[in-house]
Amino acid sequence: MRMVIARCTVDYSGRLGTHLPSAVRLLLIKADGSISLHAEFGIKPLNWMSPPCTLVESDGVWRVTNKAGEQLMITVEEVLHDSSYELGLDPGLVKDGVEAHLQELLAERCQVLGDGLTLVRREYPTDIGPVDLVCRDADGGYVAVEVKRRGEIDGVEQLTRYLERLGPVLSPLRGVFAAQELKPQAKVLAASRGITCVTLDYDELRGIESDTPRLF
Amino acid sequence: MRMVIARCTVDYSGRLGTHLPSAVRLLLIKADGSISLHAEFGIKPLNWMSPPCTLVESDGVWRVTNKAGEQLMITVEEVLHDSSYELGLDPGLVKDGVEAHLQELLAERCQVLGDGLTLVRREYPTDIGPVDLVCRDADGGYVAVEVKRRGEIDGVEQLTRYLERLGPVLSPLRGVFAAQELKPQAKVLAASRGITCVTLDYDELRGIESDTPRLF
DNA sequence: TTGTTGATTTCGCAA
DNA sequence: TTGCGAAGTCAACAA
Repeated sequence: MRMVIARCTVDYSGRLGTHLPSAVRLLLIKADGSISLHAEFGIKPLNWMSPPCTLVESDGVWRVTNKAGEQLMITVEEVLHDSSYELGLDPGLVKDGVEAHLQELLAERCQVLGDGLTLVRREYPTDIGPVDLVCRDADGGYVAVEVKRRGEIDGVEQLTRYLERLGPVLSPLRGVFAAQELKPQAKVLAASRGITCVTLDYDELRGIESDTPRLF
Repeated sequence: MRMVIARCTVDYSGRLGTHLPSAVRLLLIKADGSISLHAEFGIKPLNWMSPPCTLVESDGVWRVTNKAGEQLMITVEEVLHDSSYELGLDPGLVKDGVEAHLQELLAERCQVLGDGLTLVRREYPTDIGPVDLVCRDADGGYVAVEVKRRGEIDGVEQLTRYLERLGPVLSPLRGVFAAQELKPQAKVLAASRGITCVTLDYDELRGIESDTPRLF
């Protein structure tokens, strides 16, 4: 990890073109060859080059290129700081509460998606990709379920494609779109296609019953 | 801009929960209060907190919180480097070649989308969002145009929805899907729905005629 | 290698 | 403030 504070101008040419006028910025060069330029504001870097890429430094001009032909040219005018550290391999981030989790919990409690639902299987395969959950309802009908953290229009389209594919195979079949948040447009599109929307409560799914024991 | 190299553990609790075991990392604290933790690999930070947020340092434990109640807790075990620099305000990134540009250029030159096309309007409003361009062809028919940098399957779905909405209003109506790059799957889906695909050449759109004057 | 999907997506614009 | 769509989206995983 090399950290350089320098006054510089930057030009990027690749998927689009960008230019950065002269200013003082942080240049971060990592062990994998990646480089990012940071200003005093914002989480995202102003410019960057993802690995794998190669950096060639020559006479105050840094040229970073990758295989796709994208190029970052940094003209360094003045260096205020330059230091390097060996950080070693990071053990990595442990996550809890993403979509895979929701699907897991729903598989165990599909009744929150509708009374009398029972699980047929998770990741039900089709030739255009797996359906998150397939269940059966009390009347023996099939239910294809798409699970999302944020329910947007794309998710409804995705479920619609699955329903078209599975309709001839599993009959009768209906769709349920389940998400922690549901965008209004997604609700409208789902309704117009006869798809039921369900809003999920993550804490409730994990089992709020243990937090609020009912004695009566 | 404060740069700290330190051995630390990190816990985030907010939209999800995460944990980082002890390791040496770069902690980047910017003037806007934002903080990000970087490992030796990858462009994206391992953990971060976007501004606005507040940092409270007490006895080797850094607590960063925001208004939404998200919290980042950093337990600093050993500091290897700690320095600060004033970078000042950055003049900012100048971009060239994004979708808005394409749409602008196409509005002026819709004939590249088909002979005899004339513009009706940009951002033609519908109740499910604006259509990039609406044109009329030489026969008086309407043409709905979706413009993308990268033409993928989602864009075809989007245009299809617009066509369904506008069909009853503008008649006769057909669709054109225009992009700098067209994925094969997008072409297939478009063809199956009677949508014409057009590959755009950005340089040509900007006006190659000035570079190659024709005397004959 | 290519494609698909999720993401603490982030970011900007408009209503 | 909220909602919606674009992004040099990034990154992980499957085919």
